[in-house]
Amino acid sequence: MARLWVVCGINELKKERMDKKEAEKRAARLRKLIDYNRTLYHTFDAPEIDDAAFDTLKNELEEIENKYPDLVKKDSPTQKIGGTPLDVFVKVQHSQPMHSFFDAFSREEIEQWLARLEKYLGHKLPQKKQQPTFYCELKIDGLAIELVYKEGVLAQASTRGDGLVGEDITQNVKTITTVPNHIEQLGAYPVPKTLVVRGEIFITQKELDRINKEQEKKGQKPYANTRNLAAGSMRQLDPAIAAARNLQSFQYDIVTNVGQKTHEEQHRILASWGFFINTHNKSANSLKEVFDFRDEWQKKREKLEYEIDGIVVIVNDDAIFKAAGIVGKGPRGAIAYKFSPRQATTIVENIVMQVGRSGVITPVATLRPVEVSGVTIQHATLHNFDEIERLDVRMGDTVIVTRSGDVIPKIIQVLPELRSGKEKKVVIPKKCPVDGSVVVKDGVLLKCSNPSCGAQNRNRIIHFVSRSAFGMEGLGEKIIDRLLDEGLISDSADIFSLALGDIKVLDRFGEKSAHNIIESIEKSKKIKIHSFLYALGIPHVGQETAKTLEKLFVKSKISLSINNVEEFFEKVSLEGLQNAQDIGPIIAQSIKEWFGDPQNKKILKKLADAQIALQAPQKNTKKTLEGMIFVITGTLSIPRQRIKEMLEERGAHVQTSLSENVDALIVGQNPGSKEKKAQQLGIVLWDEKTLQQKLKK
DNA sequence: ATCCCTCGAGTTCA
DNA sequence: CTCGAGGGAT
Repeated sequence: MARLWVVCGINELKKERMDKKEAEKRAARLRKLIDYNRTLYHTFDAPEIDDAAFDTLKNELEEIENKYPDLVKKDSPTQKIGGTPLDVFVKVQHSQPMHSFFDAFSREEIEQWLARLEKYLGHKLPQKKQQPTFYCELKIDGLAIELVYKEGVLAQASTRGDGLVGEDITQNVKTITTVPNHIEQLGAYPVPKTLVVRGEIFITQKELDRINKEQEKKGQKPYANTRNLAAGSMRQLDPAIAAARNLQSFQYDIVTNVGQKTHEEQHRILASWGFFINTHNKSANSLKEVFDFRDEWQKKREKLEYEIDGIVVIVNDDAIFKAAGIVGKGPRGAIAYKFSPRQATTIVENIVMQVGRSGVITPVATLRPVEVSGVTIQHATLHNFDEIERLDVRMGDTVIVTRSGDVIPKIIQVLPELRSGKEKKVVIPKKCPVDGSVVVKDGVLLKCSNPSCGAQNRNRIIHFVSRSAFGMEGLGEKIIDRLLDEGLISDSADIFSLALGDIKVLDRFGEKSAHNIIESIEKSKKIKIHSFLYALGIPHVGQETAKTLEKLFVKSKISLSINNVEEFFEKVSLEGLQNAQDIGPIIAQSIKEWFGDPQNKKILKKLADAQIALQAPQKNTKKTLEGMIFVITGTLSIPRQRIKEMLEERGAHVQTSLSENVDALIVGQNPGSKEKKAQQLGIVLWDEKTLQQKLKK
């Protein structure tokens, strides 16, 4: 994507490879930060940074330690499981250590894991027809527990603790309806006298929201996530509190030997005794099936009521799993394959300045590429200089990034603990980084004061040809840049005087593609009045206000031509404009100023000469949805813009944000956060079918 | 003067 | 999608 990246007089940070000394220092800082957060996480259930971001820090430390094995310290957080138990609860010694899993973040790491495992075993994993090779489970983000049953009665429940010694939480676990207090033989498998099983306690997102609302009312701190809530609930001294929270549990492991042959069978046995097991779990015959399972759930994770952060892949054959043994904190025969995290840490390599069509100077962070929610992030806007100050983000900083609404990259936090001292603060520009003009402050925004600034002009042209304006297909940013470079155009109206030969002059343009562009320009000359007004790029006039202006002009009954439109808006009084809906003094002033500007008059003159054919709005459709207000979310089979038009033709209004006034939310595939909000507000949901029916009437 | 709602503008990646 | 700010209601 061609963009105007302008470095604002700051040297780009050198991306030299970290030498060992630096790696050592970095590792030390990472360990300190990781240890600090780990204590908060495991012992107090109150992390300062998100679990997913925490994972990426841990991962970075592991990478350094792998590269320089002699830097590995015995007490490194990469070598430890969990935290230290608190003193409040009775300690419980586990009959066998409760391990955690090693993490993998890519297919490659899974392949390496399998290769390591097979090398250790000295043979390939058997591919038996009747018995799958792997078992895949959803990795629920909760609290691992161990349950001990004596004569079929729940006798003790404990947390993992440090893996060897946990805490007795029997009273609290007994309140969980999905943990059976009694079990009995329902199928082929007899219940042993003493039975030890393991599983996970968790809580749904919905329940978290509900409890956090209560916490807020009581003036208490909300829980950061479902895992902390689940863990916090188990640490309550009064079991009534745990009982009032709708906790859930799945079991996934039988520690006692009851003759189980495979992990898959363990789940069948658990179910036969009346335990709750996760029915989404699935066996896999090959790594390909493992990858498919993971990819499927990476997409579907939002649909689950509970939080999962990956899958666990286990060697299905119990004998082989046992033979593979334990190394460090986890078994060799299993691995956690984490999803692409919703949050990750990365490094701000640079902060560059962009100048938009209205002259606004926007600082944008260039990031070391990192995967977040399935895509690689390289840039994140910082919006304005107040935001930089608020975050205190500097070039070279390690930051936590996410994608707001799972789409737009966003820096949410700086980790100052990881600073080396070489970070550089951003210098607030005194001059426009593109043309050196004076910079003026407008609210929180900085603006380049020169309307003919190259960046402003370029972005105005891009706006002019964009879909909701003139909608010239095939004319993208790159081509606009080339046309400007070659001096073939200098403003938006010049596009209409381009000839076939002009475009063929450009590099890599043949007869055919040049012809297509000319045709697309020609086609765009038929344009609705509001699209035309929007294309002009009048400050404060977006698609909505452009429609208001269209109505205003149509009402005047003046015959339709660019000259008349120009004259109308030049002569109309400020009061006349302000009488219209949603136009106040500031917007009115802005419109008058635009039409009075000699530079803009020149453009209008050129456009008039170019035989632009303005189209009056048609009003033959019946206003079946008169006065209704809609919001659209998700992907529909037709473009949103079209749906919006269809609804508006019928007298409805379509807006982007939800409020109580909205009559219905139109929901497509993969809806965003709006669906939830609409349900909270009690707004009617329409799927595409419903919409079609309503449109037919 | 103050709140709420809506619009404009800027932004990312596949 | 989010932020900031304009417009309008109160």
